[in-house]
Amino acid sequence: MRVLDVIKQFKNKGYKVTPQRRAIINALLLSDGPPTATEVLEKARVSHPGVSLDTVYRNLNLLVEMGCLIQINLKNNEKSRFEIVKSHHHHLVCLGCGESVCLEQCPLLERDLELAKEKGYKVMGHAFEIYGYCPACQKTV
Amino acid sequence: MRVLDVIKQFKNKGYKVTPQRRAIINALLLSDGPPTATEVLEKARVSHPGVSLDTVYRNLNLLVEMGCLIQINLKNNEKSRFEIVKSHHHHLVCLGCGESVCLEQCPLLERDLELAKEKGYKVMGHAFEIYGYCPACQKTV
DNA sequence: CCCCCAAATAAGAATGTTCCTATTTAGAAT
DNA sequence: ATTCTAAATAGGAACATTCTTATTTGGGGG
Repeated sequence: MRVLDVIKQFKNKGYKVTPQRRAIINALLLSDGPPTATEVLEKARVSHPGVSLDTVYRNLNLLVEMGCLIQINLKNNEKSRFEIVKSHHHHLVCLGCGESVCLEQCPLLERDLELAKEKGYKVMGHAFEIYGYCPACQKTV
Repeated sequence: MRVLDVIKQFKNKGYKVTPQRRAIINALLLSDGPPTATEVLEKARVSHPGVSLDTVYRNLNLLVEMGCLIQINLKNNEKSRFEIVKSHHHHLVCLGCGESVCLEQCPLLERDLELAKEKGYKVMGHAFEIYGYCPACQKTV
């Protein structure tokens, strides 16, 4: 995944290409692990100092909607983390330190999508997380 | 499910039985749909005026952990809703109005639990939601 | 019945995220 | 190039939820 690939997706979908967006995409690609929104903000401000946190959140959400990012929901008011999509998947999340392990398979059932259709719902996405404690955090208790 | 059933569970697990807890359980049982935390607060204050919002959240989380409640995570900073457990299940949630439809089957895969075990994780729970727009909210757009 | 203390609570501060509004701007049309 | 407009932004307010700390209390043991 390159910056230009994401830019291309923005153009295809009719979204504008702003310097803030370039900076945010760059920041995401430069991170090692899945960063939090504030980590993205910091990295984005290197190339575009004025970016606001709101803009970061707005665009992270947009990228999730576009299918370019996976959002990892932690618990206890901890910051979510965002991972560039290679293939669609979900996470096993540590309640202690927030680290995550990728799960192999998306558990979304065909039956549920049919049910949604029957009920007249227009499905936009889904979320799935398994919560627990990693070996290190179990010792800390 | 009666108030006394939940009270019994509190005692079994070594938790204290406080008037606030009685009021909260009452409030949950008196609601028609799955209420939000503030709706629980309002109803609980009828029987115990002094209850604080923090106490409501603390006990709702405890009840989820105990397996007595299902938490329905909405998006966009909307309040979560809490449903008394009859049997374990998940929800199809409307992004517009927050209404939810119960899904028939929990999609948690045995394979994922094995993976968690291999990685040394102690699994505490999981979350699954499908997001979309209900028929009414599709028209509003 | 009274003491004791871990557990529970109230109140408000703090945190993560979204919303509101006035201002700016990308990119299409001229 | 210039103008125009819907989309995007910055900044701060608002919101849901959790955390911190000092105080209270349920319920077990003397």
